[in-house]
Amino acid sequence: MDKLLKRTHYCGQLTESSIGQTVTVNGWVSKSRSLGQGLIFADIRDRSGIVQVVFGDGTPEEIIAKAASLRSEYSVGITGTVREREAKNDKLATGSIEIVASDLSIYSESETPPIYIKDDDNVSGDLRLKYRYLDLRKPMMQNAMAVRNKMYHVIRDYFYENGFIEVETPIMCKPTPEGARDYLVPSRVNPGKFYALPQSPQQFKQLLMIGGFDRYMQIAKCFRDEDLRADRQPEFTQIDIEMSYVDQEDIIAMQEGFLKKFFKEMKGIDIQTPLPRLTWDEAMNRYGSDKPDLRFGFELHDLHDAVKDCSFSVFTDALKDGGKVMGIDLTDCSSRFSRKDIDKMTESIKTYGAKGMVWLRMEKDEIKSSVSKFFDQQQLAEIAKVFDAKENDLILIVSGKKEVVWSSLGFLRRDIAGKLGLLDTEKFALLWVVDFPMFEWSEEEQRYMAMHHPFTSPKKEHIHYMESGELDKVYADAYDIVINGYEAGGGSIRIHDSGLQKKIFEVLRLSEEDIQNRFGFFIDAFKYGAPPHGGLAYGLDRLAMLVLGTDDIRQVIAFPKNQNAQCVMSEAPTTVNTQDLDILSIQVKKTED
RNA sequence: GGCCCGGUAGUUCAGUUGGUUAGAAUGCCAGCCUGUCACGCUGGAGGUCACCGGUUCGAGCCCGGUUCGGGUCGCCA
Repeated sequence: MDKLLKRTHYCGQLTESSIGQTVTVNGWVSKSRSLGQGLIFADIRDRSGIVQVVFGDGTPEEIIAKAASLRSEYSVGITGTVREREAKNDKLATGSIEIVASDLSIYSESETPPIYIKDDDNVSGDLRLKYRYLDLRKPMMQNAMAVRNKMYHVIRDYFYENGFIEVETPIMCKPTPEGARDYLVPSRVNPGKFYALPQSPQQFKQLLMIGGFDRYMQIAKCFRDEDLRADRQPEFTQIDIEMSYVDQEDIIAMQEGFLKKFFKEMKGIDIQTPLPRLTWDEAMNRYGSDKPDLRFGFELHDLHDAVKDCSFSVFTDALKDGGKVMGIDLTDCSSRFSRKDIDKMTESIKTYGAKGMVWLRMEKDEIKSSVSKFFDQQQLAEIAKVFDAKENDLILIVSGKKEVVWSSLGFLRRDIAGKLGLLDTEKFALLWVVDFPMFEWSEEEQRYMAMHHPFTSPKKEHIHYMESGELDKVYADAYDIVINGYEAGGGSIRIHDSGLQKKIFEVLRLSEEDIQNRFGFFIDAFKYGAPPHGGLAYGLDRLAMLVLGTDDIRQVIAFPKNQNAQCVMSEAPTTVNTQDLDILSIQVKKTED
C-alpha cells in the first residue's frame, strides 16, 4: 500500500490565505478530468467539501502517470502547493485556489460505485440503504449528521445549565403492559424468559424522581415493534425529561426556554414565547388533528346550525347519529381545482372512513354545488356565510362520525396546503396542545384504554367523572408540543398518589393480579414518598427532520431500517441456527415456505 | 391485515392498438486531447424487461399469482 500522507488541512478549509503553503489532504476522488498526457485535474472530497488538485505544471512524471489511474471514490492522499487558479470556479467554495500535486498516495481503489455521491442522485432509497456507507459520503448526509451532533450539544447544554442530570436507563427491561409492541430479547441464563427493549424510559424516569434526582434528562434510544412510516422508525431517539415538584406550567415554561434556545442555535430563529396553546377539543374542532399545522389557515367550521333543518338526509342523519357536518373554505381556490381534482380528494378521504364529500363553488352570481338539488341559493349562502366565503372560494364539506369528519378534513387541509405550496420548511409554527382526554375507547379490546399512558394524572376536577363512569369527560394533565404538523414531543403530569393510581387501573379493568405481574415494582415505589412530578419527551429524529426541512426520517439517521424494519445493508434481522436457539431454549414455529 | 403507486443496461428513465435486432442520458472501458471543473472528441462493452404461469402466430406491453421497494389506513400507552 502507498505510504500514508498525513493530513494538514481539510479540503473545504483551503482558501486564498493558504496560497503558497504546502498542504496534504486526505479524501476521495470525486471526479477526475484528464486533458491529455501531462495535465490531469482531480476533485478531492472529504467531509468539509471539495478542492481541485492539478497534476502537471511541475508534478513529477511518475506522479502524473499514477494520477492517470485515478477513478471515482479512490481513497487518496495528496501533497502539494496551494496556488491561485488561472480559471476560477464560482460554484465551488474553494474555487479560487487549487493544489498543484507533488505527491500522491492511492490508499485503496474503488469499484464503480453503485450510487452517485452527490445530493441529487435520484437513486432509489433501497440502493442508498444497501450502500449506506457510500450514501453517507454525500454532503447532504454529512450535514445531517453534523446537525444531529450539534443538537446533542445544544440539548445537553440547556438541560445541564438548568440543573438536569443525565442518567442512563436500562436497554434490557421488563416487557411493558400496554402500548406498542415490544421487541423481546431472550436470556440464556434465564431459560424461557425475556427482556423487552424499552419503548421509552417512562417507568425508570419516574423511579428516578422517587430516587431523588429531581431533574433528569437523557438522550435515549427507544424501540417499538410497530409498522413504519415516513416519520417513524422502529429504533429512534428521544430527549427524555422528568422533573419533581412541578405542575404543567413549570414544565411548559422550562421547555419553552429550551425550544427558544434550540431554534436560535440551530436555525438562528427567535421563537416568540409563550407559545400559543390549543386544547385538544379546540385542535380537533378547528384543525381536525391533535397535531395541527398552523403554517396555514383553512380552519374547520361546524355547519350544524346551517344544515340542521335541510332536506339533505346525509347531513341530517349524521347529526341525528351524534355526528358532525363540517367544512373548510379554500380561499380563492375554486379556479385552481377542477372537477377531477375534487373527485380525487373525495376518493382520498375514503381511507379515513368518509363516504363522500360535498363541494360549493363561490361563483360571481351564484353558488354552484354538488348538492344543489337539496339546497336553494339562500341555503347555500347560509353555509357560505359560516365561512365568510368570497368569490372564487371552494368549500369542502364532510359529514359523519366526528372522528371521520376530523381526520378527513384534517388530511385535506394539509394535503391541499402541500399542493398550494404553503408548507414552507423554513417557517416554524409551534404550539402546545393541552387537555387531552384521559381515556379512549378501544373497539378491539372492548374497553377504555389510557390515551397517553396509565400513569398520567387526570385533571383534579374531573376525577369525580371516574366515579360516575363518565370516562369520556375525564381529561388529563397531558400536553404535546406540535411543530408544523408533527408531534415533536409529548408529556404529562404523573400520578404520584397510589390511591388514585389504583382507581385508574380499576377503570382500565386491570385485575389485581395483572397489576402485580406487570408493574408491581412500580406501584411499590409509590408507597415510599413519591414527589409530585411530570415530564416530557421529544422525538429527536423529528426535531432533526424539522431543522433539515425533510419529511423522511431516514435522512436524519445514519443507519435506518427500511419499511419492513430490516437493515438492507447487513440484512438484519436474520434467522438463527438451531444450536443457538437451543441454548436459549427457544423453538421457532415452522413458517410456510 | 387492508388500500394505492412502482420494479426495463451500473444508475435515472423512455418504450406507440401486442409485431422483426429493446432505446436515450449518464456511468463504465479504450484511444486522442495542456486549463478543465456537467471538460471535449472518437470508438466499445453493458439487458434473465423482478419472478412464475396464462392468453396469443407473436408479450417489456394484456390477464392471474408471487416477490421486492415506497406511501398510507389500522397500529404507534
